[in-house]
Amino acid sequence: MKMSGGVEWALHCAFALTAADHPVSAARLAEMHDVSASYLAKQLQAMSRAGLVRSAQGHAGGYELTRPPSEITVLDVVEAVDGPTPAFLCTDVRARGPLAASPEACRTPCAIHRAMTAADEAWRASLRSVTIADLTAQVTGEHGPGVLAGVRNWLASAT
Amino acid sequence: MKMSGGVEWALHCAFALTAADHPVSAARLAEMHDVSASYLAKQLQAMSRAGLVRSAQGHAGGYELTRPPSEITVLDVVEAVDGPTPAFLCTDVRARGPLAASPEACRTPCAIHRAMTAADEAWRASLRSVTIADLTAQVTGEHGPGVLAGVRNWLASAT
DNA sequence: GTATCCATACTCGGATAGTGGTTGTCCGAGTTGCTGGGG
DNA sequence: CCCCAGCAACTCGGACAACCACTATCCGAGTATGGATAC
Repeated sequence: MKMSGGVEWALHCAFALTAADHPVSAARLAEMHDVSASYLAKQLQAMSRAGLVRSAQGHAGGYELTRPPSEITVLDVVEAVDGPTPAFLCTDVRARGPLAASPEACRTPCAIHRAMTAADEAWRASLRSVTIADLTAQVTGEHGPGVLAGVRNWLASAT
Repeated sequence: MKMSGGVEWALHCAFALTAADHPVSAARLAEMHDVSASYLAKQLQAMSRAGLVRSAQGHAGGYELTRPPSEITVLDVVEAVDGPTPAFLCTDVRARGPLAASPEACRTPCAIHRAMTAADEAWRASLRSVTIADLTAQVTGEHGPGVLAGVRNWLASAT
């Protein structure tokens, strides 16, 4: 089980967009993080489709957050990029084979399915409890407000 | 993000081995669940490597649990089959690009890494809180003790 | 009748191909800002 | 001096290959069982 590596990039971009007050192009974000611009664009498109960021075309276009960072959770970003499908897919093994359970007994999810779903929900709840604003607060608290200002200045400066 | 489908098979096998009091061959378990015998063998080998089941060769060989079901958690099975590696891999994006953080500032994990690790730990804790014995108890409570007896009888009967 | 030996059949275990999904890339459609000219 | 049209450059968005992990399979190594045989 491996999560898409683009999730990390998307989260870093969300953090950067918190600092910026202008729309920032995908190429700029890619240069800042030293990652593939083409592939990062794909993640940003996914976030745009999910409604987390707004895209603007044209000369001074780019991406910007649609909501305050305090209203965007880490789970929002993860689900936007990695998809909302749970990692575990129950194939109803109990309904197959010579000992197949009766269809009416399979009305409710099996015990295994419930355990996996509960774990998945715990994972999601943990990610839902952290917002992008929380991340920036942690960074500021540990490394000072200079980091945020540095990002803002770099994004505002020309190439 | 998608978990290996073999995890579900392995959990069903663990449940079946709880009912059986003899070693059960991989082919038998595959026939019972109507799944590929060759591929199920791979999952059982992984469980054997993890020490969850003991394998016996020869005419009346097969697999059997090494511990009481109450001492085997769902997490044990998941980690045995799917690997113990966390789904999220931090590639230290903050240490790259023109705004790279200083190496000594990267001594501690970044905020994103921490959030993902916390969620992963919540997921693991949820899976760790459920044992195979809990699963059998749930099945017995919902569908009666006949299910377990049926599995035992079928596994004891000849082909 | 009993112990021993052997052939047999059954088991696991790891090495070997096929396939779907993630990763990475590219080019076209659309929009904005700027520049030059005209009134 | 102000307004407008045209241009050019920059942006996003989706369509197109390459690589890797999961899926599925096969055959060889090893061992307990059962029967036949000798004592």
